[in-house]
Amino acid sequence: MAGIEHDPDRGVYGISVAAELAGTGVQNLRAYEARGLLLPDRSTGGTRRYSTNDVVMLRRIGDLLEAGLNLAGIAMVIPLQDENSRLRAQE
DNA sequence: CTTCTGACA
DNA sequence: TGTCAGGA
Repeated sequence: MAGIEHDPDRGVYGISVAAELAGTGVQNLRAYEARGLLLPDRSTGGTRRYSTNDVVMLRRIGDLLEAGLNLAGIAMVIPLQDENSRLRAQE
């Protein structure tokens, strides 16, 4: 398996390549950030740096969008899923 | 690359 | 409402 499965962060991408990996446009990635779905790191010049973890997040966002959720719903579901998996992995 | 604005399904 | 396109 090569790619993004897990492993916290391995690569950092610009918004264009991140959009390609997410299967959408760069404008949508900024819209997701504006809605608080993710918070990519910013380089010194102010450009977004998307970690592999962020790319995984983008894939999950696309999945939830296909499921019929809107961005507001996704903004609530993402933290809950994250917390749930964290609590489950805790024991 | 960034932001904002407008239009469309 | 989310996506896309153009302009500054």
